Amino acid sequence: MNIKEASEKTGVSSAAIRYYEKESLIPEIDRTEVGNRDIDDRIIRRITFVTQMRAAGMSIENLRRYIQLFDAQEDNTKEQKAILQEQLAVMEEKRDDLQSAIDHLNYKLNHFYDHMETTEEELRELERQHAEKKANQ
Amino acid sequence: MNIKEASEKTGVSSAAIRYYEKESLIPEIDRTEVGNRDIDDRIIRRITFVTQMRAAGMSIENLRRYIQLFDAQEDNTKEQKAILQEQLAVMEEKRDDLQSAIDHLNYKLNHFYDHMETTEEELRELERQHAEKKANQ
DNA sequence: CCTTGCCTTCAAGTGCACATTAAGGTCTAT
DNA sequence: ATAGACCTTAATGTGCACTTGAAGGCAAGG
Repeated sequence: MNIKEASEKTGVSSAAIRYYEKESLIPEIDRTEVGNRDIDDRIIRRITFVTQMRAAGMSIENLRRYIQLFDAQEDNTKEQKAILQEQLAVMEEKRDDLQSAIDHLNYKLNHFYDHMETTEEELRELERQHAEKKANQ
Repeated sequence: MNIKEASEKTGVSSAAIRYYEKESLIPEIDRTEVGNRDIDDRIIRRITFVTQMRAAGMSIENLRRYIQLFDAQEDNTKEQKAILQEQLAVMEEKRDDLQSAIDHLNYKLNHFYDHMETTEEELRELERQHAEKKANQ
């Protein structure tokens, strides 16, 4: 598969795929005799992984750091798991923040004020929701 | 309250507060006799709103667009609601994408492979989850 | 009187994550 | 053999969201 097909398959631009390779977010890609990239499903899966982590807000720098750990042959399973768990925590917090903002907007929509300022009433409601969430943990 | 105190209260840098004012994400701030910004709780709430929407991934440009609508005195409640609802949809999609990535990472942690590539098995699992989610809608 | 510490505006700089351009190579079709 | 569509690398440009720097004002303390 050439880079254009890979781009269409993943939704990631050709330039971005080359960039990911250069930044070691994906493994070095095999080349044809004339030097063109020949992309297989293993690379596609790695690109997909990068896309998903990027969408989850992980920076290129952090992504490279722990992909390098994975690609190192030493047994760092523990460390790998720790890193994944760390990222998981970041993502869960992000999701919860997002949920708070969603709740906030829903509240706005249900109690539509003349102005969009966060009112004292809303702040109290947000605090209430926060307390409730904590209680549920 | 001066800008430094406001910065400490909101966690937004002084420069960013000035930037938000310039970009009309928050109202024009009152000044003291010598021209220093005098920030009250109304502004603090607006800054907090901006922070929350920014954290939810809304761009400065889009944020300004609809804050201008709110600040306009005409009755555009319908339009305002439409915009909030649109942003709500964006945020919910983002949250769901994040949840997918979280599920993905959890799956990785539970079926820890030698390599972090997304396996065929995982792809099938992701598809299964996707189908399930669709079915629940 | 001068340093410290806050403030002001305006302009320019920064970091990230690519996108774009330049200059050239290869393959296929007409 | 000439165009068109793909590819390559390397360098440069871009957009966003601020950050930093320059140059200066105001008020308190030593």
